[in-house]
Amino acid sequence: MARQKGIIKLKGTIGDITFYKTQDGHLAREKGGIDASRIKSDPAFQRTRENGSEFGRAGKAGKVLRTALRALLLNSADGRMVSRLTQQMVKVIQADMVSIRGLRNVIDGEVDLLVGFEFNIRGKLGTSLFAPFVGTIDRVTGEISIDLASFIPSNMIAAPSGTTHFKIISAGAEIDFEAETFIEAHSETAILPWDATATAAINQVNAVTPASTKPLFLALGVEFYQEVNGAMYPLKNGAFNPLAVVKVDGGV
DNA sequence: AGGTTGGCTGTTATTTAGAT
DNA sequence: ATCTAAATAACAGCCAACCT
Repeated sequence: MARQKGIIKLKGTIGDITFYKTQDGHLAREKGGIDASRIKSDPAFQRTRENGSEFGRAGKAGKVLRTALRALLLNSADGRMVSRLTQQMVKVIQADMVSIRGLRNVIDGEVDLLVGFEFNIRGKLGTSLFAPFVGTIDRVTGEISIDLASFIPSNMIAAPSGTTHFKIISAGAEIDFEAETFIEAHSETAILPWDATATAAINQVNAVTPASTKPLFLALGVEFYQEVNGAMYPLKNGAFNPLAVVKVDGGV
């Protein structure tokens, strides 16, 4: 077995040589592997396949949610949001205490775990919008709404440099994870000046199907704008626009 | 290509137990 | 004391879906 004597410690693989650390020091050797077709058929890989099945389900669930919120997500997502959402969806699925291994799913899982999910790591709602808001999900009427009392923008919104204006946006979504379909509605304020002038009270009602039995989601976000010579531009193409899941009703 | 999960085998080297 | 077989340890590869 090859042993590294040099000062360069490596972990990982370069070409066909893998480097790793053991209690005996840093070692190097050829990489190993396993045949793909075996994982698909060998009974020994049953656990692995169950895992893959649930992981795949998480990926799909994340996609439906993202697609539903696409209108808002366009300007408020960072490059690794998909990975983070998949990660969280896996947790949701793993919280399913009903289904057997490999068949655990979002419906029987803990959709509430998505509350607080930030779609944009560069601009989190939790550290941007300090004005108190109240989210309401009324399953009977199908109204998914957000309320903000009047507030002073420059005090209650931490905006990235260059910001002159902003919008408050929200969305309500009713998602059928099994059919991979959804119903969505979203709202936005006018472009408001980011200054010391108190806003009007904001009330946004996003209507989905009344008396639905599906999981319902409420997302809230802020879009930042910069005014240049009278024209409004999305600030840095929305790089810092926060958007987060603020309320979830898991379904009946 | 990488990031997101957990599970399992193949490969390899080293450590330990057993045998001569 | 020395050789051999088995146990141990560690990581790569691989699967699943999806996006940038």
